Amino acid sequence: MTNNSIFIDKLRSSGLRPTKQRLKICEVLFDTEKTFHFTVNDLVKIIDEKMNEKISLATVYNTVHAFHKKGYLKEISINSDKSYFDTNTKIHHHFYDNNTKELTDISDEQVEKVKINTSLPGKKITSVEVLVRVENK
Amino acid sequence: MTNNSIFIDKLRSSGLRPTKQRLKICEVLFDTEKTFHFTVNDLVKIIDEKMNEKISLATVYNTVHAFHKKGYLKEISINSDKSYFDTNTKIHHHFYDNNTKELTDISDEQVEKVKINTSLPGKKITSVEVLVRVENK
DNA sequence: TTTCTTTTTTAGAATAATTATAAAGTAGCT
DNA sequence: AGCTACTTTATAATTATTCTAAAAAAGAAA
Repeated sequence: MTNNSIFIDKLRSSGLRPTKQRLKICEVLFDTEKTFHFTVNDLVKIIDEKMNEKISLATVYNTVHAFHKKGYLKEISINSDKSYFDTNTKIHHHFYDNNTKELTDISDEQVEKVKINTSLPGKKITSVEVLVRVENK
Repeated sequence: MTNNSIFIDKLRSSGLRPTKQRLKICEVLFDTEKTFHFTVNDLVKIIDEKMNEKISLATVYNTVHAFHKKGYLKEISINSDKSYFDTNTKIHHHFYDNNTKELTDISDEQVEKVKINTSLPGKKITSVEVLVRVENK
């Protein structure tokens, strides 16, 4: 089957009970080499159509938020009408295609380190991320 | 009074009729030296409380969208629960304070020009913007 | 295993931001 | 003034998300 035992450990170690639903969602999100972007709606569709499973909408929201809180997912703000999540939780940069509305990762080598010349008293920088918007020539 | 004639010209020249409501909103948004960030809700509140005017919610949305479309406003995506707009329409960078939830502009001098080493066939880059997240030390 | 406690799931209601609708009002002609 | 197209408006509709409270499942202990 799948490497569920890894997910079970992962969940347990972060204080989340490894329920059927959470494991199924782990499979969808983390059982692949590739990272990807999704909305809650996308996720529900995948579970429904590809996995032929029925997990209630509230549970999917709960789980996504729990995973986000534990650092297994990252939230991305591009459109303000929906929340996008990313299974790549490292600090990284994005392309956003204004025509296709597609969001893709930019590898670190493609962006030169961004230098910020400023100091905010009492504050520390937690991330510096670049959004490159592109459109058809 | 105010320099409404400037706004009237501005509106006319972009094919928008200079209505009472649009002029009032221009006053709020553009009658100041400073640029600023706001949500539609903020704007409604300002109109209501500071200007003692009543403009219907739908009109405020319409107007903000019209101004956005004409390039007088820029949309910013930070939180996905609300749309933020910025009267500073130039390409620029932002600080976002995770603690106070405040969004502030970073002046160009504070960020070194970001270089992107990539080419997307058939696409052109329309903007490169940096979001710097900070939090309490 | 049975029992108990706590966490989770769930369907459905509630909320919040935004968009759509369609009727009444206004602007800019002529 | 009268006509026509554009705007405003109140309200309904829609969409994403959160809340709620009851039922189900998990983990631990006897």
